[in-house]
Amino acid sequence: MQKSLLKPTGSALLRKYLQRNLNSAEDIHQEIITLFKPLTVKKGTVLLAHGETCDKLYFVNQGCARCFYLTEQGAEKSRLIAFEGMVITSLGGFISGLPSFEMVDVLENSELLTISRSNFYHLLQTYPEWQQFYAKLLEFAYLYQNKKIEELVTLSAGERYALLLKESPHYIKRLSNKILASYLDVTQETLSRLKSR
Amino acid sequence: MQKSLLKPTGSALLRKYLQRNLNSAEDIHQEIITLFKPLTVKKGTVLLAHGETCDKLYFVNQGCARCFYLTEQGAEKSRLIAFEGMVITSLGGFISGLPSFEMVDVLENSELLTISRSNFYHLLQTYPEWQQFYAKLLEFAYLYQNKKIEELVTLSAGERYALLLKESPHYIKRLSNKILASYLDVTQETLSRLKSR
DNA sequence: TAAAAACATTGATGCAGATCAAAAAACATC
DNA sequence: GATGTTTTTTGATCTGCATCAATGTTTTTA
Repeated sequence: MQKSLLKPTGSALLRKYLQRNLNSAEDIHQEIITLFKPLTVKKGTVLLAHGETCDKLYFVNQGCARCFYLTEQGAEKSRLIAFEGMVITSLGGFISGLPSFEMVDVLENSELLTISRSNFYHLLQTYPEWQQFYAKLLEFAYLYQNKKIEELVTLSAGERYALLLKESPHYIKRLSNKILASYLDVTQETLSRLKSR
Repeated sequence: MQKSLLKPTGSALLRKYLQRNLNSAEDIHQEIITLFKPLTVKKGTVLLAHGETCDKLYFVNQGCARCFYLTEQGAEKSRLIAFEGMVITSLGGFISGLPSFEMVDVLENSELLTISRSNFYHLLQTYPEWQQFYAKLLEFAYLYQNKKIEELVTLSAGERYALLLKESPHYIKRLSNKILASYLDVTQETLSRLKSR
């Protein structure tokens, strides 16, 4: 728990995130921050395997992580890719407490801040503001999914790629074609062709 | 406001819904129920037009309603179809308060119970339990969208139809092919062919 | 730094489901 | 209950993207 003292910059991003999203006094922020434990992981680390119960929520301090699942045929489908300053978990599993269909892994060497599900729920009970924070988190997740469905249903593969390039070019710069393809719901081959115009 | 007295059975379903989803005392339920105003509408009524701000949330007491949007080419895409005992609105618009991209209309002659956005937010301020209720509503909406994405991305048109037939046959019994097709994200022609095996 | 593994590119082919079109059926309206 | 309107069915054709296959490139690891 003193680990955060060893890395004084370790929770600066999280602090900013809470200031933006949690309507509470500073000392409560501080208390909450201590519930987030630093975790340094290497690229490729699996944070949540298929069938495990999802008992953590991660804040990405440095690097990136993703939530994904497999189709029957074994193809990967990436649900969400979280960069610095974003929160990630298998939200479905976190909500339900059931064994998770979705997996979480790390796409670059990363520094995360981890809060346990039980501490998260404890905060929910303790601070009404944390309830509000949770509602915001859910609203964001809902709107995000809504947009994704809309894009899947109304845009072609090429249009989805062009939109991502326009709105979030860092996805295209930082991610491998394999990951990017699974995020855009196209095959690697199609993405490769799209990239070369 | 005495309208609910004229229809003593009018809020029985809503009462049951609150008992299941709102962890509060009975008298609070009663108070909340009075904030839901009955509204009888004919098939085809538009409850929320494109570009309007979404200032209502509807509970379906009898009949059914849907949330949908239009593609560039003018095709309808149905986001959610709510039958008896379900809640519907343009959740995106309700959350953001911005002019809504999505529309809401009524698919059968229906009896709804309506709460205004301002009353809803007032309850959020007043009762912590209503915060919890709202979180549950958002969780449900998130899980619903998550499932929908999964189905879009992993199943063929025929598999999606078969799954709906298995899990929710009333959709297929009650809805026209046109609506059903827009819900399953296929054309009417394809749906017609799927139905005839 | 060499061998293996993972990933990316390019070409050829196939197919699910869209689109176009037109007839048939169901529904609504006077 | 006849007539217009919307919905459904059926057929023919087209196409975007997947799939299969093979080669080239980068990354990992020992």
